[in-house]
Amino acid sequence: MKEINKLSMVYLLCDCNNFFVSCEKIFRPDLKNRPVAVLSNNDGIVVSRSNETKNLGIAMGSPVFKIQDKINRYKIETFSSNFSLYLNISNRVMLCLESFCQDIEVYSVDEAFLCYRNITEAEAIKTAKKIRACVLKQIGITVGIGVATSKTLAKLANHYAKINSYTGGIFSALSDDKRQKILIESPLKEIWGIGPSSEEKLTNEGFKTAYSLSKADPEVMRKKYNINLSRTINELNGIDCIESIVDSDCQNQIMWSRSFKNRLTKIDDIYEALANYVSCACEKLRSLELYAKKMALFIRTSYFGNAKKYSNEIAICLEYPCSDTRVFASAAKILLDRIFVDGYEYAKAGIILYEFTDSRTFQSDLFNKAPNQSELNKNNNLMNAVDKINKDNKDTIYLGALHSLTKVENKKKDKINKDHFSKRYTASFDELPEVF
DNA sequence: TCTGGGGTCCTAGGACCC
DNA sequence: TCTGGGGTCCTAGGACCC
Repeated sequence: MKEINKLSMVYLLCDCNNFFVSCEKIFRPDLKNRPVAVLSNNDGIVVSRSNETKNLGIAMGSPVFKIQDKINRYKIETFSSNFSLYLNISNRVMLCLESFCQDIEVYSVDEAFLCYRNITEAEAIKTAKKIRACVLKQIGITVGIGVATSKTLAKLANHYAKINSYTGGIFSALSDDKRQKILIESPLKEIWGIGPSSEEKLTNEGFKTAYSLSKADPEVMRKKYNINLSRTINELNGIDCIESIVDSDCQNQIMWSRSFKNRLTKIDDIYEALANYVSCACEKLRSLELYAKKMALFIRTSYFGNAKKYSNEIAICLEYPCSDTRVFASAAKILLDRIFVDGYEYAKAGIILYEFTDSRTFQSDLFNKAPNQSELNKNNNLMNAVDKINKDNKDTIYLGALHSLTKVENKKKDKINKDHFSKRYTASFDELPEVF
């Protein structure tokens, strides 16, 4: 007899609550029940909030200078973002999730889809409860879990669980009545894949909720909008049509960019910053054992304020792909010279490496544009040695563009602001938490 | 004074070819 | 002077995500 009530595919979307803030709270039990916020690079805006901070009306993305008085008045504890800590905690959470399910798609630093085949709703919910308890006990992080037959519905169910405390952090949209319930209660903007632009267009067409959108004809909407919207409509109806979101082996680009703490006006200062970004991006490129053939570079003034605005981007294609910091740094110099215009106050710059090939299988070409194999090996060995030395002792070796500095770290502090930096509790032995 | 950073995917349109 | 149409490839820009 065919087993009844077994579902061919069920997704459990596990999402860590207030992730960055939760990471900081693990090592600071004194912050329990207190308002906490994690700030972006440069301590510019709020990127993660504890529930207490949310209740004070601090919005995601609030510029810090606009809420400074609230921070003081309510004694909101603020942290500069500490990515090495968050990545480390993230890895621990993912390891814990993997102990429950082999078929897992890590979607971002704080969420993952667990894919189960041929299970019942009761089994799915029982598993979700175990997972939630386990992550909390082992790592000290609270996860919300949405359960559904499509990823888009699992995201909605997860959001529903988060904002309705009666759910205990878990909501299943597997049954028709529950699915209908979350569709009716979810506004368009909560749907995964519907951003501000689509929301506006769809609202103008008379769609109000996820439910009304789910009743639209996917084919008609595909012609009118695009293929993604027709997929979303199918997904809202529980039809699984987003195959895999994880493309782990083939990242297509590496970007490195930062806003400057202070506006920069001189080309030399901007080049110095860019050389630094090139150095970081190339180090990442080498760690992935990739070569890049193209690099784009951009500079821009601030979007805000009354100062004159300027923004430009330019790309270069190398004669042969490589991962040599010196090659990309020279290219950056040429590109910056082309687009830099005197007289502006620059707020941000960045570089993007793309068109990758596998450095392990790269062959020197027939037309001798690329260095021969022994030269390539020599360059690779040099760069790998630099990486190894820097790994043990950061910034021991750096680019000629930074030679004018006595200490790179000191100079960096001039440009990037991190006034509220927490310790790297899990990533550095010098900063392990102490137990009294 | 101070407004993040790092990604992916889709589409329209230009360039080029026959 | 007349100025096709279809295919492919590339790129810029828009939209979205966390």
